[in-house]
Amino acid sequence: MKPTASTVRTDKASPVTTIRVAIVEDDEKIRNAYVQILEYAEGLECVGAFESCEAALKQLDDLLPDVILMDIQLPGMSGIEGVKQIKEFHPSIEIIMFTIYDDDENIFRSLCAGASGYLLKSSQPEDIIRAFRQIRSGAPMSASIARQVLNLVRQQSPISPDQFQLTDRENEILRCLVDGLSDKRIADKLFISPQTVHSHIKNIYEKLQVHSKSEAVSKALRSKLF
Amino acid sequence: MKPTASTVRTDKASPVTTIRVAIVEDDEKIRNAYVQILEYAEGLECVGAFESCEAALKQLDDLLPDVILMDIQLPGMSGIEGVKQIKEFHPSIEIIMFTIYDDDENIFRSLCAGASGYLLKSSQPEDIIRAFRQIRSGAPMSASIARQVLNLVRQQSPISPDQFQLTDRENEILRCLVDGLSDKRIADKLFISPQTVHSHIKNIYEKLQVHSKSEAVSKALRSKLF
DNA sequence: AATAAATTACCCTCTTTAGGGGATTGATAG
DNA sequence: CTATCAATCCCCTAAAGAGGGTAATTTATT
Repeated sequence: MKPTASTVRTDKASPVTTIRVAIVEDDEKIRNAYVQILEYAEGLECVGAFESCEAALKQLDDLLPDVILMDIQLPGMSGIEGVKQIKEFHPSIEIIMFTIYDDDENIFRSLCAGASGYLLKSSQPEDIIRAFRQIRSGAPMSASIARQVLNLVRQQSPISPDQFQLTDRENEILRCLVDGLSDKRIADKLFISPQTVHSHIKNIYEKLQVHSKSEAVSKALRSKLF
Repeated sequence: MKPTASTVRTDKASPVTTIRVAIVEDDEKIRNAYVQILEYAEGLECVGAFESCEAALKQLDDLLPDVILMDIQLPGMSGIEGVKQIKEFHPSIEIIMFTIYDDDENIFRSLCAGASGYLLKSSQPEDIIRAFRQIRSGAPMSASIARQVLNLVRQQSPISPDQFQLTDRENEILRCLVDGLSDKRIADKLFISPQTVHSHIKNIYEKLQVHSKSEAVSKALRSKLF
């Protein structure tokens, strides 16, 4: 992938074409306020403002927005469910969540659903405008959110391959266990006797502090050994 | 967590205290160039520039930088290993990777090691300066990197709880298997007979297309059922 | 009311596994 | 040189598991 402009500044980029924006937000005051902001922002055009995902979905084919600013807490379909639906039928539309929720759960589910940005409602108007201009190249999000996204990534694998001090052979056999092989099949695969396999497994059990294959497999996978 | 200013703009924030920055970069020209840039940037102070992690580690106790700009490809210890070491002994020091590598592997390993920012060397000088000012509240990264981080998060769990069409009871029992319980223990836990447990397990095997507990556990965990 | 699906339970047999010994070889480290 | 450790193999037994049935409930669903 070729790096393009950085996140940190894209605001100076003069848009060749106008970015078509839609808003889904149930609070009329907030909705109207942001319609105003968008209208006055150079290079942005507000092509629609809806109080629910259901209402928005009906008109997306006509409006063809480039980006949608999406609340999470909505009457009827939630914003996260809305993202899924919109992305399913209009995968090229970018979506920025716009919400008061800054918990891991909402962030994670939103991003998995297909959102590419995540702004808190406490954001400054200029941040929001900047986010629209950044969305094609980056993933604009509020600072505290970006931090939490980092943590989500880190959770994924604090890999520590040797926390159980397994020998190479034991690791090899544990891998076979994870593949669901029986002692006999492991023996055949590694050209050793089934008794030897059993010996190794006994040692693995001791090191992992487990007493069955399924426990060993579970511990191995949950410890992200494989 | 209380949301603070957004990533998208923190550059206007006038620093109350000067941010102490150190650089680890083996190319002398690049290193000196960025020392110059830092010296001229308001609110930033370059307190050290090193050509290797080893050299930097020796002096961190004296220099006490707030942020380190870290190359990945370095002679001796790699930048990623360097992050681990620095974070271990100085967890409060923030680290921004600064590299030509924009592949998933390097990004992922850097962030897991403890880096909080990730800039490509193609970044503009002002982006880099902005990144230092953002690092406390956010996670500054080049636009293309931010996009890839999103994908890393998304990979984590495209959960599909019912891809195997397990019944509630079967799911419950599969969960027990993943916890490493024997038929008998499952029976006790669910107040049913061991034979019933066995019946359910047989059905689970058919649905998951497996023939042993360890295979079932493996398939369940790898399919992110739990 | 009839059907289907889910849950429960039992029968059987044969294989596999868990856990307890002990023993040999080869390499590595003090 | 010897102690340690990894890897190999073997013995044993009791327990657990796999796979094949069948079948009575209950709970939707049609």
